[in-house]
Amino acid sequence: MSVPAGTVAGADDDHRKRPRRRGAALQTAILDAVLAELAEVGYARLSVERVAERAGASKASLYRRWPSKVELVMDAVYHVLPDQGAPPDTGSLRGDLLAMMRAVAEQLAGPAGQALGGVLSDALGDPDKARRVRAYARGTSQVGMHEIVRRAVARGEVDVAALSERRLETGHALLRHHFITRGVPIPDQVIVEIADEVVIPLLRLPGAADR
Amino acid sequence: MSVPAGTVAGADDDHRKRPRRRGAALQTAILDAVLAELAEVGYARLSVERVAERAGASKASLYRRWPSKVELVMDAVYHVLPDQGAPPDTGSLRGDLLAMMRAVAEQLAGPAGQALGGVLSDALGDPDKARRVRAYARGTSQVGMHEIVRRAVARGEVDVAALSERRLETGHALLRHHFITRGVPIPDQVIVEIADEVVIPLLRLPGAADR
DNA sequence: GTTATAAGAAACGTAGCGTTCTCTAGGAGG
DNA sequence: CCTCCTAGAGAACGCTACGTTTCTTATAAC
Repeated sequence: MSVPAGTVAGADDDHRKRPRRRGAALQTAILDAVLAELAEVGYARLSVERVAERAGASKASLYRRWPSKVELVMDAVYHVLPDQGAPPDTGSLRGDLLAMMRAVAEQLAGPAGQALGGVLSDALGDPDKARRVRAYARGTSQVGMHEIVRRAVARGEVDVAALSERRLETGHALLRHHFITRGVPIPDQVIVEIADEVVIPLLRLPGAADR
Repeated sequence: MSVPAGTVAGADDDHRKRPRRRGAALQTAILDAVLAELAEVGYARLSVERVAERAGASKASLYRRWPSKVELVMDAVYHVLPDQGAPPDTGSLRGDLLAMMRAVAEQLAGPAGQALGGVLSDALGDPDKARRVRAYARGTSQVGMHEIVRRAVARGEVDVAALSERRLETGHALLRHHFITRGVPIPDQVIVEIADEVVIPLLRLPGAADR
């Protein structure tokens, strides 16, 4: 009796036949399982039990690391997002802005977007968690834009006096607004409009203190 | 043995001692209970069972009207928000804008804000529900702003050519952005900054098609 | 080899879900 | 007044998932 090649491969993939993973390897497997479940069923229908099954881990192993679903998902999502380092320098304000906003749109189309509402909602009941979610949401807005305008100022494209926190927030705010009101994917045309009709003209205005 | 006045009042409030409510009266009681629970425990921790208890109704009565928690909460929240009618006419673009944004900030500080993330998250799994949530979120942005700029154009404060959907969305987007990144209440100074530094200058720019 | 402990599996008690069933209050109509 | 219909209240059900505990043992370190 010949054994099909597929069956052999399947047996190899059965985690119960393989050694136990420990530490970082297990953590990675769990976080990967979270992302896969998030993509398949969304945040609301994601369950810790299903994640554990999918990761071939015991629930106790998950609860040893994360006290609740929201924290598990936060770690998985924040772990997979790119570092909030400097956006690419394209040589122009417009180029930098478009690159950054396209990256943000891509994030909203992925696990971060999937989890956005649910994480916010689940985190609201606890001040520490809410603080963490908000700080993260703020961070992704601020760091990129601050670097982009720093460069634009250095290039002489923008006057420092035109800058204000409200103005710097506008690009991210409009992307998230589109996400909430129309879902994903965010069309590139919308991104271009946000840059060309809103953010760039704003940053080219006279000082924010003038009206 | 004297019975405290509070106890007597409590007995009167015991719904099991009062006639059954029917139809609209029951519906109102249920929706009121939702709003109270939302305010006390937020969306994530709100349960249909607790709402039913609080309303002095049976779960079956709730499920006869609403198939799930998200729809129950959507109805309660949308029911209590003001009609999306015309914002007050203050005589100036700035006045109208500030009035509208203050109203939106107030909404975000109430049940609508409490439910925002959770409803979005729960609705994402079902295309019809997602559509409804998104349409509502869009509606609250569009109607007010369209009326405000129509008046501003009529007053000669704004040139039609300056208008674009992206620009009209900016106020609402920034308020929601503040909600997500810093919570509520939204300080009035922030509202004023959004109007004076962002929305009004944007609407006073040359045509959106120009860059 | 020994030791310590993290990992996997199973089981537990609980809460809430969504549903069903029974009884009856309440309204409509005659 | 009566009759009829059904919505409403309360209770119970089976199920899922939660968060926790217990037991066994694989695994790493020494």
